[in-house]
Amino acid sequence: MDKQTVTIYDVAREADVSMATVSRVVNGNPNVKPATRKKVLDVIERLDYRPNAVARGLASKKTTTVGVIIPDVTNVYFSALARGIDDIAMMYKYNIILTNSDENGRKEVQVLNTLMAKQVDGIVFMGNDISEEVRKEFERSKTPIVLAGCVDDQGQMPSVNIDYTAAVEEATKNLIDHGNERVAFVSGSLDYPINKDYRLKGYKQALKKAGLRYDEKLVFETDYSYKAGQLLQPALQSVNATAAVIGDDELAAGVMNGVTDAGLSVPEDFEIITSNDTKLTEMVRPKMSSITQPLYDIGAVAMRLLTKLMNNEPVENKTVLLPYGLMKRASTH
Amino acid sequence: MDKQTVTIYDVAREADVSMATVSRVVNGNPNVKPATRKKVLDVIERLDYRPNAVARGLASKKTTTVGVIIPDVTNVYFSALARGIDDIAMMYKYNIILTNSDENGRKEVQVLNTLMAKQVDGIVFMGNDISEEVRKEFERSKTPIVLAGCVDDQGQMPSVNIDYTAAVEEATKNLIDHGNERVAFVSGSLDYPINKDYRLKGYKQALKKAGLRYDEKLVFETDYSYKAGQLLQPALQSVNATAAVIGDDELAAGVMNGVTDAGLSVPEDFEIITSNDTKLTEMVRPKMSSITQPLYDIGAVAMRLLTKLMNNEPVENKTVLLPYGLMKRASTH
DNA sequence: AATCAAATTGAAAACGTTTTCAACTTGATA
DNA sequence: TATCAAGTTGAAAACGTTTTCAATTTGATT
Repeated sequence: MDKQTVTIYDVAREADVSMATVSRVVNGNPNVKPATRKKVLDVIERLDYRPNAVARGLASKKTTTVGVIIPDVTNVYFSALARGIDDIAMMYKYNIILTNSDENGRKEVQVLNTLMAKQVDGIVFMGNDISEEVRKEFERSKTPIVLAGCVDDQGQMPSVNIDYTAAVEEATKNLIDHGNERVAFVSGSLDYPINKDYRLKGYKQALKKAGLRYDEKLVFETDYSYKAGQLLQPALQSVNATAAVIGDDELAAGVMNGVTDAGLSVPEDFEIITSNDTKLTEMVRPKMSSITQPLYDIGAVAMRLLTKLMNNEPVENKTVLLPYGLMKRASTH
Repeated sequence: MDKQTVTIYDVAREADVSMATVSRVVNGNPNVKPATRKKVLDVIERLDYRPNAVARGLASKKTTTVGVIIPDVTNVYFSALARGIDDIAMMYKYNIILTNSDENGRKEVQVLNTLMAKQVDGIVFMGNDISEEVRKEFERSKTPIVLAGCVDDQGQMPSVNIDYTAAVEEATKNLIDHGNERVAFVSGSLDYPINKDYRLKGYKQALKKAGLRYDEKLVFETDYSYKAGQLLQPALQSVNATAAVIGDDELAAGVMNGVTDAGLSVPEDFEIITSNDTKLTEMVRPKMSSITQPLYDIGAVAMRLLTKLMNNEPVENKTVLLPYGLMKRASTH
């Protein structure tokens, strides 16, 4: 073999033991005499034997690999989640395959199938939505799957999130408490359940509790991009919005820069609370107040949940809600 | 098998052909009669046969997987590179395994070995430095390896970069042409050849050509972080620096916010040119001028170079320098 | 020394696919 | 019809490791 020329057969022959014994040594099986073990380890070192993980995966039916599906690796929200996943995976001796889905339903199915073909032991799925095709694949999968930062409105999948409804309700309430009566809700696609059924719900609840009428003109649907945010200032002004709860940090940076570039002041003329508390909230000026999501922890807990599922360990709670907070910075009073 | 219960044996039996024929059909081998092919495809669809990529990898000695080593997935410089790699990999029917190295030499070796064990067909390595241990692993590897956004000062490895020396020279010249005589060089670790041997060299050349004396007090070594940049303002002021070429966008955002938070104006009191032209340069205020690196293209070209090496295609040029530019924004005159 | 139980080891099958080369089939030509 | 070349197919080995269960060894006890 041109990639890996020393096989278990070579080691066995040199050490004058069987392949089974070499395998036991390599895998830490206790049923090996210390002297035999030492002899084998010496040969392994001398020949620089490197076990072939592909062969091991086929024989043992475990690849110790976890597939992670990420919509966009350049988005810091998702990449911070991925860091949490990666670190816990490593702790439990798994490697991750990080695959871009581009938030494209077709590609999501494709990526899922690729990961399944590669016999990953489990999958962590990040995304904004679960399409019917993706859900079908989930249902037929024997490989455990956990959602991270992704809601399942049908409540079927194990998942780790924060309580987006309560978080947005609190952020909206904060702005209302500051005296804002025209609070905008700036969102990604309202086709996504996370936006329509969870975050918008929190927004509406805060309005209701404050005795404010819900005005759909204050709801803005975007593609989550900085550019889209930047272009929103005229529309926000035309509905007399004096504050906004915004669903993504880059989008919020766009809104904020659109507002300040237009000569208005944040927070004096317009208050902003964003949602992900990525490092961007500290880099822009003024610094942005944000719902605090423990991104790393969401990833970490999702991965831990997945290790439990993979090992058939008891799991008390398949839907985990982690704590959130509200970090006040300079974009609010 | 509990993960994948339909095997090639099941298909062969149902279709009344041999396993070899099923394999030929699955892999598009032309030596199959159309009628036989149709019969097999019908059975494949009926049984929903999913080939096991692990078994295929073992038998064919090709996994169609490429390992990508990334220092920090939350760093947009690297994640944009990764996008380019991923898209070209997909185009050539490869999947990538994206692995974090944390820019830690020991972990880099570990990650390399893991990827080799998983029999990846090739590796793209991103990092700031090639340690001796990593270089040893490169040398013993039979798997092709390409550097992306990483320089090899020994010139042994195939690599895709820009001409960092010329880029920094031009950026420094630009600041000098604006009348700055005290131009600072704000860098990552000077242990890294990319900083010490390439970028600093360009800085020195620009000074020399302008007849300015090199003053090492104008050279600042950091850990590349936003925080480190923010804290630099007093030191920059104490050496009377009026401008800076900065090696990373987050670092530059830190420097710039440190300067403006201290009450100075950019670019009036202090000019800044950063290096990576990530989207952050557009989000901060003032927008930052930057060396433009085609990050996506560096990744894409590196991946293309790797596909050539993996397929033993002729490669004219193992050291590829892509074009750079200078994007003037509001942090310079 | 004989017996027994526990520990250790090895042979061979298994994992699911690909590849090789001989055997077979088909179609064209004389 | 016989021959030949090209196309198609199948049996079995290969890939490198793990697992299973029988065989062997070892140590303790009587």
